[in-house]
This record gives sequence, structure tokens and C-alpha cells, in this order.
Amino acid sequence: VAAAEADSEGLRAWRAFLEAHASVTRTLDRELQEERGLPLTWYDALVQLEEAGGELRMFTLAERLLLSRSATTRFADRLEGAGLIERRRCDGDRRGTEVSLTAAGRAALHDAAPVHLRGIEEHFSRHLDPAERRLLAAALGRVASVERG
Amino acid sequence: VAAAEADSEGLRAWRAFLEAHASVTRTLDRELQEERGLPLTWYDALVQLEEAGGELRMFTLAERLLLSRSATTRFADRLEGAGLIERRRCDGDRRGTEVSLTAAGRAALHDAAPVHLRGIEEHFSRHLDPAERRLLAAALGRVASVERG
DNA sequence: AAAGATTGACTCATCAATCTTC
DNA sequence: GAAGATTGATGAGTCAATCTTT
Repeated sequence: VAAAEADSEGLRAWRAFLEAHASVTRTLDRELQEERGLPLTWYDALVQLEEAGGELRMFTLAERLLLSRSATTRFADRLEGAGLIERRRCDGDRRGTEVSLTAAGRAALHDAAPVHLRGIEEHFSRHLDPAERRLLAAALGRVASVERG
Repeated sequence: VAAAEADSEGLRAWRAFLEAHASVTRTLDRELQEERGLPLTWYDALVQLEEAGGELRMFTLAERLLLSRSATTRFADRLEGAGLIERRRCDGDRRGTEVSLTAAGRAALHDAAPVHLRGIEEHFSRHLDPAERRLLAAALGRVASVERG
């Protein structure tokens, strides 16, 4: 995903942004896959569940993972097949499905976390000085929150 | 694609980076599609060709688009089917295939460019002041170039 | 009828194997 | 045999339609 012809500073920032995203996410996915056999998307799902206290509704999981509902259904099929999560009909509202981490899911997450965190440090944070980290967090957080809404 | 549990500044920057990427690229793709009927991936391919002087080998196009060779073959099939590019056997080395922009391809590119550039300005650059733009371009350019290898 | 989740048809990516030319 | 490109099988995402529960 590149950009266009003119070369304003904003456009240069955008292109660098795209290139950095592509190269770093590919590297992180490859490392996690090779060292722990876990795709980055699976890791993300486990993180979301853990941060939510171990349990989420399909609907909410879809939002957090930036996936469509149907993609989340199929994704949950795979994670459930691998024994990392469980599905359960909601008690209050039986239209809904609750997804929760299994013991194996928690174990996979804790096994993978150091590799992933090391990767973020090594392939991303390490290239930024403290001021740049703060600025990126603030500036991109602003971009994300405005555009999400 | 989210990240993990600890909340160092580097990790906060990484999360903001991921969120910003997801929301902005989705918006840009949707706008380009709605207003010009062109997927962002197609636009990118046309830009790469134009910047290369209108002609590239499949091999090189694959590298620039960060796609596998086979994905590039199928992608070129679609673009060729739509009349935006042409394939031609290389003169010097007849193993290779040269891809070039057609007049329709150039027209589609020039038709789409203003929409895309406006989108980058509106959904990305606008949220950054001049100093932030410079810093992002420099810092992320560094990340990308080191990680690209 | 609307909300939550799933399924069907389709698009687009990847790896491994194959074909052609060097 | 190796390089460039393509094809086959498969994985994973989307939208539209469907099923169940409210």
C-alpha cells in the first residue's frame, strides 16, 4: 500500500507509516509463528480475551479485533478447534454467545507474550528515542481516535 | 492486531500505530472505492507503475507491492482484464514479463489521485502538526528501512 | 421486526509444484 | 540446474441471506 506522486511532508509521513507497518507486522508474525507456532491474529485474540477478564461476547470480540461478525465466527471456530477458547450460550440473553479462554489458551498466551513483546521492542521501539515514543503514542492515538469515531 | 499487557511507552506507541493504520487504511479504501470505483490496492499498483516510468517486470512489481509472485500474477490478471495494464514478453530475457500502464490505466490513476491525496490529508496529515509530520516521516522511515533489511 | 450469530457464495492471499527460457 | 512466471490447492476475509431468540 503505497501512496501518490507529490511529496509533501504529510505524504512522506504516510508512506513511511505504511512501509513501517508492513515490514514490522510481517516480521512479528513470522517470529511468533516460527518460535511458538502461533499466528499473530491468534495471539491478538487471546490478548483481547485476557484483558477483558477471560470472557467476551462474539459481538465485542469482533469489534476489538476489527473483524466482521462472520469472520469472527470462523475465527472462533479455528481457535475452539485448537482448544484455546470455549463457546457458551449467554445466560441472560440466549441469542448471544460468550467466548472464554481455556487453560490451554491462557498457557499459549503466556508462552507467546515474551516473544511478541521482545519483537515489538526489537523491531519497533528500539528505533525510537523516548521523546519519539511519546510523540508517536500521542499523535497516532489522536489519529486513531478521531478516525475510529 | 493489538499487543500485550504491560504498558510501556513503546508499547503504547505500537498500539496507537496499529489502530491508526487499521482505521485510516479502511477509510481510504472505502472512499476511493465509493467515489472512483477503484480498490486501494489497484491504485497502489498504478502508482508504482507510473513512478517506474510506466513499465515494470512482474518480479519488481511484486516487491514494490509487498506481494508474493503468485499473488502478483493473479492481481495482474485482474488489472489486465479491466484494461488498466498490459503484459508483454521481455525482449532481452524471454523468461520475463513486462507490465505497462495503458491509457485507461493512466486515466484511472489521474482520476483517483485527488480523492486519495485528499483522503490522506483529511484522515491522517490533518491530525498532525508540521513538527509531528517531520518526526513521523523520519522516525518511521528509520523503522521501515532497518526492518526491511 | 430487530439483535446476535451463523452459513453460503465469492474474493483475494499464500505455499508448493510446474512450465519455459537462460 | 536456476530464474521468472504461472497454476492448483488451500486458508482466511467479506457481504448477503438465514436461523434463533427477544
